[in-house]
Amino acid sequence: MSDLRQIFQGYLSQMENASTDETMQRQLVRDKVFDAVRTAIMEGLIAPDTRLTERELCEAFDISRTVVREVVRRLEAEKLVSVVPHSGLRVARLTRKHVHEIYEIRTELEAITVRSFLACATDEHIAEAQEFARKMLEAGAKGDKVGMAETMSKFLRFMTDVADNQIAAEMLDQLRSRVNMLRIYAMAEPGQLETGMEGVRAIIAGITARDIAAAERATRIYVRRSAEAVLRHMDRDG
Amino acid sequence: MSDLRQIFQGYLSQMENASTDETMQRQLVRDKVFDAVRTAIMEGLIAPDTRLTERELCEAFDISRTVVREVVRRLEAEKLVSVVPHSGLRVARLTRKHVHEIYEIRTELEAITVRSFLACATDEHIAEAQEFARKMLEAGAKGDKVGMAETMSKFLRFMTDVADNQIAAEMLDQLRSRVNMLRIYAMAEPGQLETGMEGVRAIIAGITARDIAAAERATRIYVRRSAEAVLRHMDRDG
DNA sequence: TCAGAATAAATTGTACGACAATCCAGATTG
DNA sequence: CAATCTGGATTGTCGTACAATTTATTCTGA
Repeated sequence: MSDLRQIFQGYLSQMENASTDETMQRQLVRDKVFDAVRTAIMEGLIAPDTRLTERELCEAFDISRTVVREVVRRLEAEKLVSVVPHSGLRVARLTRKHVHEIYEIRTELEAITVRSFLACATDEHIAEAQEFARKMLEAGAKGDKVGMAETMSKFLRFMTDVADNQIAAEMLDQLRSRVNMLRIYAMAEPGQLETGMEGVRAIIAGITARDIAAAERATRIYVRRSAEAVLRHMDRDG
Repeated sequence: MSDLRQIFQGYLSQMENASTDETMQRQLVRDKVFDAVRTAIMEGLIAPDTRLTERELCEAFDISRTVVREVVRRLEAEKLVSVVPHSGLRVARLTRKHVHEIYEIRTELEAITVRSFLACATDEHIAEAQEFARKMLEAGAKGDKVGMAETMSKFLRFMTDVADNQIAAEMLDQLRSRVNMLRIYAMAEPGQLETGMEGVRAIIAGITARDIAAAERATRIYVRRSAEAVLRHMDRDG
């Protein structure tokens, strides 16, 4: 019963602003709406299992059913919602098993990425990576979990950008968007901050030395540790 | 200008028949159409870069634009077609780089799958796997490349089914559907038959011994070899 | 003749309304 | 109280319409 309109409209205007530069090829309504809904789901503003009706979405965005249905198909394809024929859609809820599987795959994809990253990276890229690491450790030292997680996200994205592996990037994007809302749980787990900082140090050490095997190993460990934290939380608090 | 109707209608009736059993919950039009188009693309009946218009699809299936657009969104999300705003869709063409990336990721996912498979497999499953291998080698001995590739596909699917890793299965499905049409090239490469048979022997040996590391290694090698065959072909014939 | 501009045709993007099929919840009945 | 029935809500599909944009065609001028 919450006013979806309010939730979504924020993201909408956000996107509008972002496209005010010269590159702005008028974005299609369906893309804007999709982004808004996805972001809302990713950030946990719409809880898992929340039922959405086409009418609600039409009204929230002031758009026609035509577009809503296109958006829903895309949300469905990206597994952000689950759809039951003739019944409607609800925001996807991840089971423990799903989370485990996703992180297992993410582990391999992040490993591929860091490998490709090192293969592509110029010295400037390495320096930039070090800068990311510095920021993360700085945030960690201050106990700023959110800041650290935020920077880590940016760092991972930076690596996928440099790595130049489009398919892996796409798949990681999809996987990350599905588990994104769980990040806050991982951060909240006791000891996760220290573990995370240690992981960052190991990864950046491998990158600095351009030691692919080491960087890959460290990345695997880092992602696996995050997964463990999330799963630990799920086991406890459902 | 070719009659899409003819191409698609075959798949459509095929699906209809398949759902004539008691489980048949009347399949939605959008799902049937999606399957038909996807299969046609996968089997290479519609060549890469072929332009499709909404009107053509409407007429080919006797359906409304509403449904066509939903189908297109899904095809787009699964990267089977590429869409340019206001211009339309065309069947996706894979670049050499894309193929390389896809196989790199597939390698890891198949490895995960065989790992999970061995973790889940009962002795009956192992026996069934051996039966698959026997068929493959038999086909290989007769020089029946198509039969061998066909059985291999079934075998891989069998493993994903048993492995009980839904997410990996979904992603593999997507990746396989994107590169499926290249299989015929891989098969045609000289020496690929022998290489394939050797790979099958190695994989099944690992599985029989329930040696996860060995099976994983063999699987990685097998997928990588397939990739090499495909890429070799692309380098030569574009 | 041909490059480039102006125009026409085709196609996509979006909205709206309609109705059958299906699901769901509350009322009814035994 | 359980099973059934019924009415309302929701989805699935269709058709039309029209603005925005791209693509094809024609026209123009050198």
